[in-house]
Amino acid sequence: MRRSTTEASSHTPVSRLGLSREYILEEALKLLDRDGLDAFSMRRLGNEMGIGTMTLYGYFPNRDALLDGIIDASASKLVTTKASGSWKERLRELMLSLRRALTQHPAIAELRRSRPLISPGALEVTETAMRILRQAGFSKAEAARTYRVLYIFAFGFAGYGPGARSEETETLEALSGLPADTYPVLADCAGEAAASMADETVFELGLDYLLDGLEKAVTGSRRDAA
Amino acid sequence: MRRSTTEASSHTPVSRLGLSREYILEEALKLLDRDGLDAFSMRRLGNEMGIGTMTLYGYFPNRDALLDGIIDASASKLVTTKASGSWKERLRELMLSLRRALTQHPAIAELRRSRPLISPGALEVTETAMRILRQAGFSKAEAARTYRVLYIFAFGFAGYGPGARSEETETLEALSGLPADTYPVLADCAGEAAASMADETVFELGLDYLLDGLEKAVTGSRRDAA
DNA sequence: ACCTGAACACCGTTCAAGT
DNA sequence: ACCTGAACACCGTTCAAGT
Repeated sequence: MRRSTTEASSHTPVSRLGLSREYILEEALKLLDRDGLDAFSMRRLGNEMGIGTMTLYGYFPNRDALLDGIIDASASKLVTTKASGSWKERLRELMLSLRRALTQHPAIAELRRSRPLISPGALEVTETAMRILRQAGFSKAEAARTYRVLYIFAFGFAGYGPGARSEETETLEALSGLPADTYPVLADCAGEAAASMADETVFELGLDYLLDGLEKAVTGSRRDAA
Repeated sequence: MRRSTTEASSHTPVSRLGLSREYILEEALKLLDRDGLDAFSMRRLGNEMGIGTMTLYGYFPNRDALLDGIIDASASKLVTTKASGSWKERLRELMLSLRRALTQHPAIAELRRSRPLISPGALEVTETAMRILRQAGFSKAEAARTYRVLYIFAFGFAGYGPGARSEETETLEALSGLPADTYPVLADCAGEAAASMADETVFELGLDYLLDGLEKAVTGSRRDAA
Protein backbone atom coordinates (compact mmCIF):
# COMPACT_ATOMS: atom_id res chain seq x y z
CA MET A 1 0.00 0.00 0.00
CA ARG A 2 2.75 2.44 0.94
CA ARG A 3 5.24 3.45 -1.73
CA SER A 4 8.89 2.58 -1.16
CA THR A 5 11.32 5.38 -0.38
CA THR A 6 14.74 4.55 -1.79
CA GLU A 7 15.22 0.78 -1.65
CA ALA A 8 13.83 -1.20 -4.53
CA SER A 9 13.12 -4.73 -3.32
CA SER A 10 11.53 -3.88 0.04
CA HIS A 11 8.49 -1.65 0.26
CA THR A 12 9.32 -0.39 3.72
CA PRO A 13 12.44 1.35 5.06
CA VAL A 14 14.81 -1.00 6.91
CA SER A 15 17.60 0.15 9.23
CA ARG A 16 21.07 -1.35 9.65
CA LEU A 17 19.70 -3.70 12.32
CA GLY A 18 16.93 -4.75 9.95
CA LEU A 19 14.36 -2.80 11.89
CA SER A 20 11.21 -1.16 10.61
CA ARG A 21 7.91 -0.07 12.08
CA GLU A 22 6.21 -3.06 10.46
CA TYR A 23 8.72 -5.57 11.79
CA ILE A 24 8.53 -4.20 15.32
CA LEU A 25 4.74 -4.32 15.21
CA GLU A 26 4.82 -7.94 14.08
CA GLU A 27 7.11 -8.95 16.91
CA ALA A 28 5.05 -6.97 19.39
CA LEU A 29 1.84 -8.71 18.28
CA LYS A 30 3.52 -12.09 18.63
CA LEU A 31 4.64 -11.27 22.15
CA LEU A 32 1.20 -9.91 22.99
CA ASP A 33 -0.67 -12.95 21.68
CA ARG A 34 1.71 -15.25 23.48
CA ASP A 35 1.84 -13.65 26.93
CA GLY A 36 -1.03 -11.18 27.08
CA LEU A 37 -1.19 -7.44 27.60
CA ASP A 38 -0.34 -7.58 31.29
CA ALA A 39 3.03 -9.17 30.58
CA PHE A 40 3.86 -6.80 27.73
CA SER A 41 6.49 -4.15 28.29
CA MET A 42 8.80 -2.08 26.17
CA ARG A 43 11.80 -3.50 27.98
CA ARG A 44 10.65 -7.06 27.41
CA LEU A 45 9.94 -6.46 23.73
CA GLY A 46 13.41 -5.00 23.35
CA ASN A 47 14.98 -7.99 25.09
CA GLU A 48 12.95 -10.45 23.03
CA MET A 49 14.08 -8.76 19.82
CA GLY A 50 17.68 -8.50 20.96
CA ILE A 51 17.79 -4.73 20.79
CA GLY A 52 18.03 -1.98 23.35
CA THR A 53 14.78 -0.83 24.87
CA MET A 54 15.32 2.73 23.79
CA THR A 55 15.72 1.73 20.17
CA LEU A 56 11.96 1.21 20.06
CA TYR A 57 11.49 4.88 20.82
CA GLY A 58 13.15 5.73 17.54
CA TYR A 59 10.14 4.18 15.78
CA PHE A 60 7.28 5.02 18.14
CA PRO A 61 6.98 8.04 20.42
CA ASN A 62 5.71 5.89 23.31
CA ARG A 63 4.12 2.64 24.39
CA ASP A 64 0.58 3.74 23.56
CA ALA A 65 1.54 4.70 20.05
CA LEU A 66 3.11 1.30 19.54
CA LEU A 67 -0.06 -0.43 20.76
CA ASP A 68 -2.20 1.77 18.51
CA GLY A 69 0.08 0.79 15.67
CA ILE A 70 -0.61 -2.88 16.30
CA ILE A 71 -4.35 -2.37 15.98
CA ASP A 72 -3.97 -0.32 12.86
CA ALA A 73 -1.58 -2.72 11.16
CA SER A 74 -3.27 -5.99 12.03
CA ALA A 75 -6.96 -5.17 11.88
CA SER A 76 -6.80 -4.42 8.18
CA LYS A 77 -5.56 -7.86 7.20
CA LEU A 78 -7.74 -9.75 9.65
CA VAL A 79 -11.11 -9.98 8.01
CA THR A 80 -11.76 -11.00 4.46
CA THR A 81 -15.23 -11.86 3.35
CA LYS A 82 -16.74 -12.38 -0.06
CA ALA A 83 -20.27 -11.11 0.16
CA SER A 84 -23.15 -13.12 -1.24
CA GLY A 85 -26.71 -13.88 -0.21
CA SER A 86 -29.16 -11.82 1.81
CA TRP A 87 -28.02 -8.95 4.02
CA LYS A 88 -28.61 -11.21 6.99
CA GLU A 89 -26.40 -13.97 5.60
CA ARG A 90 -23.67 -11.54 4.58
CA LEU A 91 -23.70 -9.81 7.94
CA ARG A 92 -23.60 -13.18 9.68
CA GLU A 93 -20.62 -14.25 7.61
CA LEU A 94 -18.80 -10.98 8.31
CA MET A 95 -19.28 -11.25 12.07
CA LEU A 96 -18.15 -14.88 12.09
CA SER A 97 -15.07 -13.79 10.18
CA LEU A 98 -14.43 -11.06 12.74
CA ARG A 99 -14.88 -13.61 15.51
CA ARG A 100 -12.33 -15.91 13.87
CA ALA A 101 -9.85 -13.06 13.61
CA LEU A 102 -10.26 -12.13 17.25
CA THR A 103 -9.74 -15.77 18.22
CA GLN A 104 -6.48 -15.85 16.32
CA HIS A 105 -5.26 -12.62 17.89
CA PRO A 106 -6.77 -12.31 21.34
CA ALA A 107 -4.52 -9.35 21.96
CA ILE A 108 -6.53 -7.22 19.56
CA ALA A 109 -9.66 -7.33 21.68
CA GLU A 110 -7.59 -6.61 24.76
CA LEU A 111 -6.06 -3.58 23.11
CA ARG A 112 -9.29 -2.31 21.65
CA ARG A 113 -10.79 -1.78 25.06
CA SER A 114 -10.63 1.90 25.94
CA ARG A 115 -8.85 2.51 22.65
CA PRO A 116 -11.42 3.96 20.24
CA LEU A 117 -11.02 3.35 16.58
CA ILE A 118 -9.54 6.47 14.97
CA SER A 119 -6.93 4.47 13.05
CA PRO A 120 -7.98 4.00 9.42
CA GLY A 121 -6.77 0.41 9.16
CA ALA A 122 -9.11 -0.71 11.89
CA LEU A 123 -12.24 0.38 10.09
CA GLU A 124 -12.54 -2.03 7.20
CA VAL A 125 -14.96 -4.31 8.99
CA THR A 126 -17.03 -1.31 9.97
CA GLU A 127 -17.13 -0.08 6.39
CA THR A 128 -18.22 -3.49 5.10
CA ALA A 129 -20.90 -3.91 7.75
CA MET A 130 -22.24 -0.43 7.17
CA ARG A 131 -22.38 -1.07 3.44
CA ILE A 132 -24.42 -4.23 3.95
CA LEU A 133 -26.80 -2.48 6.32
CA ARG A 134 -27.26 0.56 4.12
CA GLN A 135 -27.90 -1.61 1.05
CA ALA A 136 -30.50 -3.50 3.10
CA GLY A 137 -32.38 -0.24 3.48
CA PHE A 138 -31.41 0.85 6.98
CA SER A 139 -31.17 4.57 7.61
CA LYS A 140 -27.76 6.00 8.47
CA ALA A 141 -28.61 6.17 12.16
CA GLU A 142 -30.19 2.71 12.22
CA ALA A 143 -27.20 1.20 10.44
CA ALA A 144 -24.75 2.88 12.80
CA ARG A 145 -26.63 1.83 15.92
CA THR A 146 -27.13 -1.71 14.70
CA TYR A 147 -23.47 -2.13 13.87
CA ARG A 148 -22.57 -0.87 17.32
CA VAL A 149 -24.65 -3.69 18.80
CA LEU A 150 -22.92 -6.31 16.67
CA TYR A 151 -19.50 -4.80 17.26
CA ILE A 152 -19.96 -4.73 21.02
CA PHE A 153 -21.16 -8.32 21.06
CA ALA A 154 -18.17 -9.51 19.01
CA PHE A 155 -15.59 -7.64 21.07
CA GLY A 156 -17.45 -8.38 24.28
CA PHE A 157 -17.27 -12.07 23.44
CA ALA A 158 -13.55 -11.77 22.86
CA GLY A 159 -13.05 -9.84 26.08
CA TYR A 160 -15.46 -11.65 28.38
CA GLY A 161 -16.05 -14.92 26.58
CA PRO A 162 -14.28 -18.26 26.65
CA GLY A 163 -10.56 -18.60 26.24
CA ALA A 164 -10.01 -15.51 28.31
CA ARG A 165 -8.35 -17.14 31.29
CA SER A 166 -10.73 -19.36 33.23
CA GLU A 167 -9.87 -23.02 33.29
CA GLU A 168 -13.05 -25.00 32.96
CA THR A 169 -12.32 -27.53 35.69
CA GLU A 170 -11.49 -24.75 38.12
CA THR A 171 -14.74 -22.99 37.32
CA LEU A 172 -16.72 -26.20 37.67
CA GLU A 173 -15.19 -26.77 41.08
CA ALA A 174 -16.08 -23.27 42.23
CA LEU A 175 -19.64 -23.56 40.93
CA SER A 176 -20.14 -27.01 42.41
CA GLY A 177 -19.04 -25.72 45.79
CA LEU A 178 -21.75 -23.07 45.91
CA PRO A 179 -24.15 -23.17 48.85
CA ALA A 180 -27.35 -24.70 47.49
CA ASP A 181 -29.53 -22.68 49.83
CA THR A 182 -28.49 -19.28 48.47
CA TYR A 183 -27.88 -20.44 44.88
CA PRO A 184 -30.33 -23.29 44.33
CA VAL A 185 -30.69 -22.90 40.57
CA LEU A 186 -27.04 -22.27 39.90
CA ALA A 187 -25.94 -25.18 42.06
CA ASP A 188 -28.35 -27.38 40.12
CA CYS A 189 -26.89 -26.20 36.79
CA ALA A 190 -23.22 -26.11 37.80
CA GLY A 191 -22.09 -28.47 35.05
CA GLU A 192 -24.04 -26.70 32.31
CA ALA A 193 -22.93 -23.28 33.53
CA ALA A 194 -19.25 -24.25 33.55
CA ALA A 195 -19.60 -25.81 30.10
CA SER A 196 -21.29 -22.70 28.70
CA MET A 197 -18.38 -20.58 29.84
CA ALA A 198 -15.98 -22.55 27.69
CA ASP A 199 -18.38 -22.95 24.79
CA GLU A 200 -17.31 -21.26 21.56
CA THR A 201 -20.68 -21.84 19.91
CA VAL A 202 -22.32 -19.41 22.31
CA PHE A 203 -21.09 -16.72 19.95
CA GLU A 204 -23.19 -18.06 17.10
CA LEU A 205 -26.13 -18.49 19.43
CA GLY A 206 -26.00 -14.84 20.44
CA LEU A 207 -25.30 -13.66 16.92
CA ASP A 208 -28.36 -15.45 15.61
CA TYR A 209 -30.54 -14.05 18.39
CA LEU A 210 -29.33 -10.59 17.41
CA LEU A 211 -29.88 -11.10 13.69
CA ASP A 212 -33.31 -12.65 14.22
CA GLY A 213 -34.33 -9.79 16.48
CA LEU A 214 -33.03 -7.34 13.94
CA GLU A 215 -34.92 -9.02 11.12
CA LYS A 216 -38.10 -8.96 13.15
CA ALA A 217 -37.67 -5.23 13.75
CA VAL A 218 -37.25 -4.64 10.02
CA THR A 219 -40.30 -6.60 8.92
CA GLY A 220 -42.24 -5.05 11.82
CA SER A 221 -41.55 -1.52 10.67
CA ARG A 222 -42.38 -2.47 7.07
CA ARG A 223 -45.75 -3.78 8.26
CA ASP A 224 -46.30 -0.51 10.12
CA ALA A 225 -45.52 1.45 6.99
CA ALA A 226 -47.87 -0.61 4.85
CA MET B 1 -23.80 -11.30 57.14
CA ARG B 2 -20.60 -12.09 59.02
CA ARG B 3 -20.81 -12.43 62.77
CA SER B 4 -18.88 -9.95 64.91
CA THR B 5 -15.83 -11.16 66.77
CA THR B 6 -15.48 -9.28 70.06
CA GLU B 7 -16.87 -5.76 69.49
CA ALA B 8 -20.59 -5.31 69.92
CA SER B 9 -21.68 -2.30 67.87
CA SER B 10 -19.80 -3.02 64.66
CA HIS B 11 -20.35 -6.21 62.72
CA THR B 12 -16.85 -6.24 61.27
CA PRO B 13 -13.49 -6.14 63.07
CA VAL B 14 -11.88 -2.71 63.13
CA SER B 15 -8.18 -2.09 63.91
CA ARG B 16 -6.70 0.77 65.89
CA LEU B 17 -6.43 2.83 62.70
CA GLY B 18 -10.11 2.14 61.98
CA LEU B 19 -9.20 -0.28 59.21
CA SER B 20 -11.13 -3.30 58.05
CA ARG B 21 -11.34 -5.35 54.88
CA GLU B 22 -14.70 -3.74 54.09
CA TYR B 23 -13.42 -0.20 54.57
CA ILE B 24 -10.35 -0.77 52.44
CA LEU B 25 -12.48 -2.27 49.68
CA GLU B 26 -14.80 0.72 49.72
CA GLU B 27 -11.91 3.15 49.40
CA ALA B 28 -10.34 1.05 46.67
CA LEU B 29 -13.57 1.02 44.65
CA LYS B 30 -13.85 4.80 45.00
CA LEU B 31 -10.32 5.24 43.73
CA LEU B 32 -10.93 2.78 40.92
CA ASP B 33 -14.17 4.41 39.76
CA ARG B 34 -12.55 7.81 39.90
CA ASP B 35 -9.26 7.15 38.11
CA GLY B 36 -9.62 3.79 36.39
CA LEU B 37 -7.76 0.53 36.68
CA ASP B 38 -4.64 1.75 34.92
CA ALA B 39 -4.06 4.41 37.55
CA PHE B 40 -4.73 2.09 40.46
CA SER B 41 -1.81 0.95 42.58
CA MET B 42 -1.28 -0.34 46.07
CA ARG B 43 1.03 2.55 46.83
CA ARG B 44 -1.49 5.11 45.64
CA LEU B 45 -4.33 3.53 47.59
CA GLY B 46 -2.16 3.60 50.71
CA ASN B 47 -1.30 7.26 50.16
CA GLU B 48 -4.92 8.18 49.48
CA MET B 49 -5.99 6.51 52.72
CA GLY B 50 -3.12 8.01 54.69
CA ILE B 51 -1.62 4.67 55.65
CA GLY B 52 1.56 2.84 54.72
CA THR B 53 1.43 0.78 51.57
CA MET B 54 2.41 -2.36 53.38
CA THR B 55 -0.47 -2.03 55.82
CA LEU B 56 -2.76 -3.17 53.01
CA TYR B 57 -0.91 -6.46 52.91
CA GLY B 58 -2.11 -7.18 56.41
CA TYR B 59 -5.64 -7.43 55.00
CA PHE B 60 -5.05 -8.87 51.54
CA PRO B 61 -2.27 -11.22 50.46
CA ASN B 62 -1.69 -9.27 47.25
CA ARG B 63 -3.10 -6.84 44.72
CA ASP B 64 -5.12 -9.46 42.86
CA ALA B 65 -6.80 -10.63 46.04
CA LEU B 66 -7.79 -7.06 46.83
CA LEU B 67 -9.27 -6.61 43.35
CA ASP B 68 -11.14 -9.91 43.65
CA GLY B 69 -12.45 -8.66 46.97
CA ILE B 70 -13.89 -5.57 45.30
CA ILE B 71 -15.88 -7.66 42.83
CA ASP B 72 -17.14 -9.94 45.54
CA ALA B 73 -18.13 -7.16 47.93
CA SER B 74 -19.74 -4.79 45.45
CA ALA B 75 -21.47 -7.10 42.99
CA SER B 76 -23.79 -8.45 45.63
CA LYS B 77 -25.32 -5.09 46.48
CA LEU B 78 -25.43 -3.81 42.92
CA VAL B 79 -28.51 -5.33 41.44
CA THR B 80 -31.91 -5.41 43.03
CA THR B 81 -34.93 -6.33 40.98
CA LYS B 82 -38.46 -7.19 41.95
CA ALA B 83 -39.62 -9.75 39.47
CA SER B 84 -43.03 -9.49 37.85
CA GLY B 85 -44.47 -10.09 34.41
CA SER B 86 -43.40 -12.54 31.73
CA TRP B 87 -39.97 -14.13 31.72
CA LYS B 88 -39.04 -11.80 28.91
CA GLU B 89 -40.04 -8.71 30.87
CA ARG B 90 -38.34 -9.90 34.02
CA LEU B 91 -35.15 -10.77 32.20
CA ARG B 92 -35.22 -7.40 30.48
CA GLU B 93 -35.63 -5.61 33.79
CA LEU B 94 -32.79 -7.61 35.35
CA MET B 95 -30.38 -6.81 32.53
CA LEU B 96 -31.28 -3.11 32.61
CA SER B 97 -30.61 -3.18 36.32
CA LEU B 98 -27.25 -4.81 35.70
CA ARG B 99 -26.50 -2.17 33.08
CA ARG B 100 -27.32 0.59 35.57
CA ALA B 101 -25.02 -0.98 38.14
CA LEU B 102 -22.16 -1.21 35.68
CA THR B 103 -22.69 2.42 34.71
CA GLN B 104 -22.40 3.47 38.33
CA HIS B 105 -19.26 1.43 38.87
CA PRO B 106 -17.37 1.22 35.60
CA ALA B 107 -14.48 -0.34 37.46
CA ILE B 108 -16.43 -3.55 37.95
CA ALA B 109 -16.56 -4.32 34.26
CA GLU B 110 -12.89 -3.47 33.95
CA LEU B 111 -12.03 -5.87 36.75
CA ARG B 112 -14.29 -8.62 35.56
CA ARG B 113 -12.33 -9.02 32.37
CA SER B 114 -10.04 -12.02 32.66
CA ARG B 115 -11.29 -12.51 36.20
CA PRO B 116 -13.81 -15.35 36.13
CA LEU B 117 -16.58 -15.38 38.66
CA ILE B 118 -15.68 -17.86 41.40
CA SER B 119 -16.54 -15.39 44.19
CA PRO B 120 -19.98 -16.15 45.66
CA GLY B 121 -21.03 -12.53 46.02
CA ALA B 122 -20.72 -11.93 42.30
CA LEU B 123 -23.24 -14.57 41.33
CA GLU B 124 -26.55 -13.16 42.50
CA VAL B 125 -27.46 -11.78 39.09
CA THR B 126 -26.57 -15.11 37.55
CA GLU B 127 -28.76 -16.97 40.01
CA THR B 128 -31.72 -14.67 39.35
CA ALA B 129 -31.34 -14.88 35.58
CA MET B 130 -31.02 -18.65 35.66
CA ARG B 131 -34.12 -18.91 37.83
CA ILE B 132 -36.14 -16.85 35.36
CA LEU B 133 -34.92 -18.89 32.42
CA ARG B 134 -35.51 -22.23 34.13
CA GLN B 135 -39.02 -21.20 35.18
CA ALA B 136 -39.67 -20.19 31.58
CA GLY B 137 -39.02 -23.80 30.62
CA PHE B 138 -35.47 -23.64 29.28
CA SER B 139 -33.32 -26.71 29.82
CA LYS B 140 -30.28 -26.38 32.06
CA ALA B 141 -27.94 -26.13 29.09
CA GLU B 142 -30.18 -23.72 27.19
CA ALA B 143 -30.56 -21.49 30.22
CA ALA B 144 -26.81 -21.46 30.87
CA ARG B 145 -25.93 -20.71 27.26
CA THR B 146 -28.58 -18.02 26.96
CA TYR B 147 -27.46 -16.29 30.12
CA ARG B 148 -23.90 -16.32 28.81
CA VAL B 149 -25.07 -14.40 25.75
CA LEU B 150 -26.84 -11.78 27.87
CA TYR B 151 -23.95 -11.57 30.31
CA ILE B 152 -21.40 -11.06 27.58
CA PHE B 153 -23.50 -8.38 25.94
CA ALA B 154 -23.94 -6.50 29.23
CA PHE B 155 -20.27 -6.65 30.18
CA GLY B 156 -19.19 -6.12 26.60
CA PHE B 157 -21.26 -2.95 26.51
CA ALA B 158 -19.61 -1.78 29.71
CA GLY B 159 -16.16 -2.63 28.40
CA TYR B 160 -16.48 -1.56 24.78
CA GLY B 161 -19.50 0.72 24.83
CA PRO B 162 -19.90 4.43 25.42
CA GLY B 163 -18.39 6.21 28.35
CA ALA B 164 -15.27 4.13 28.05
CA ARG B 165 -12.85 6.85 27.02
CA SER B 166 -13.61 8.21 23.58
CA GLU B 167 -14.63 11.82 23.41
CA GLU B 168 -17.38 12.18 20.88
CA THR B 169 -16.06 15.26 19.14
CA GLU B 170 -12.66 13.66 18.78
CA THR B 171 -14.23 10.55 17.25
CA LEU B 172 -16.36 12.64 14.92
CA GLU B 173 -13.28 14.48 13.74
CA ALA B 174 -11.45 11.24 13.06
CA LEU B 175 -14.40 9.75 11.19
CA SER B 176 -15.00 12.90 9.17
CA GLY B 177 -11.39 12.89 8.08
CA LEU B 178 -11.62 9.44 6.52
CA PRO B 179 -10.76 9.13 2.86
CA ALA B 180 -14.09 8.85 1.07
CA ASP B 181 -12.65 6.65 -1.66
CA THR B 182 -11.70 3.77 0.67
CA TYR B 183 -14.51 4.33 3.20
CA PRO B 184 -17.41 5.73 1.17
CA VAL B 185 -20.22 4.48 3.38
CA LEU B 186 -18.52 5.31 6.66
CA ALA B 187 -17.56 8.78 5.49
CA ASP B 188 -21.18 9.35 4.51
CA CYS B 189 -22.39 8.22 7.96
CA ALA B 190 -19.67 9.89 10.03
CA GLY B 191 -22.08 11.89 12.17
CA GLU B 192 -24.40 8.97 12.86
CA ALA B 193 -21.48 6.64 13.58
CA ALA B 194 -19.95 9.04 16.09
CA ALA B 195 -23.32 9.57 17.74
CA SER B 196 -23.96 5.85 18.02
CA MET B 197 -20.68 5.40 19.86
CA ALA B 198 -21.82 7.74 22.63
CA ASP B 199 -25.41 6.50 22.64
CA GLU B 200 -26.51 4.79 25.84
CA THR B 201 -29.76 3.55 24.29
CA VAL B 202 -27.83 1.20 22.03
CA PHE B 203 -27.80 -1.14 25.02
CA GLU B 204 -31.59 -1.42 25.03
CA LEU B 205 -31.60 -1.80 21.26
CA GLY B 206 -29.25 -4.76 21.45
CA LEU B 207 -30.97 -6.23 24.48
CA ASP B 208 -34.33 -6.19 22.68
CA TYR B 209 -32.82 -7.78 19.58
CA LEU B 210 -31.47 -10.53 21.81
CA LEU B 211 -34.72 -11.06 23.69
CA ASP B 212 -36.79 -11.03 20.49
CA GLY B 213 -34.45 -13.52 18.87
CA LEU B 214 -34.61 -15.67 21.97
CA GLU B 215 -38.40 -15.55 22.03
CA LYS B 216 -38.57 -16.52 18.39
CA ALA B 217 -36.33 -19.53 19.09
CA VAL B 218 -38.60 -20.63 21.92
CA THR B 219 -41.86 -20.40 19.96
CA GLY B 220 -40.11 -21.99 17.00
CA SER B 221 -39.07 -25.06 18.99
CA ARG B 222 -42.57 -25.34 20.49
CA ARG B 223 -44.00 -25.38 16.99
CA ASP B 224 -41.52 -28.10 16.06
CA ALA B 225 -42.56 -30.15 19.06
CA ALA B 226 -46.28 -29.80 18.30
C1' DA C 1 20.62 8.53 10.92
C1' DC C 2 20.35 5.12 14.07
C1' DC C 3 21.16 3.12 18.36
C1' DT C 4 21.85 3.02 23.43
C1' DG C 5 23.13 3.26 28.85
C1' DA C 6 22.31 5.94 32.86
C1' DA C 7 19.02 8.08 35.53
C1' DC C 8 14.33 9.36 37.36
C1' DA C 9 9.96 8.45 39.07
C1' DC C 10 7.11 4.99 39.31
C1' DC C 11 5.31 -0.31 40.25
C1' DG C 12 4.27 -5.04 43.52
C1' DT C 13 6.04 -7.55 47.04
C1' DT C 14 9.48 -9.74 50.68
C1' DC C 15 11.53 -9.28 54.85
C1' DA C 16 12.88 -7.74 59.03
C1' DA C 17 11.73 -4.58 62.42
C1' DG C 18 8.99 -1.47 65.15
C1' DT C 19 4.70 -0.70 68.78
C1' DA D 1 -1.90 -7.88 66.77
C1' DC D 2 -1.15 -4.33 63.85
C1' DC D 3 1.64 -1.35 61.27
C1' DT D 4 5.70 0.05 58.52
C1' DG D 5 10.48 1.47 56.03
C1' DA D 6 14.13 -0.42 53.38
C1' DA D 7 15.25 -3.16 49.68
C1' DC D 8 14.67 -5.87 45.28
C1' DA D 9 13.25 -6.56 40.78
C1' DC D 10 10.47 -4.64 37.80
C1' DC D 11 8.01 -0.53 34.82
C1' DG D 12 7.89 3.89 30.97
C1' DT D 13 10.37 7.57 29.53
C1' DT D 14 13.96 11.67 29.26
C1' DC D 15 18.31 12.98 28.20
C1' DA D 16 22.76 13.04 26.81
C1' DA D 17 25.98 10.40 24.43
C1' DG D 18 27.85 7.08 21.28
C1' DT D 19 28.59 5.33 15.98
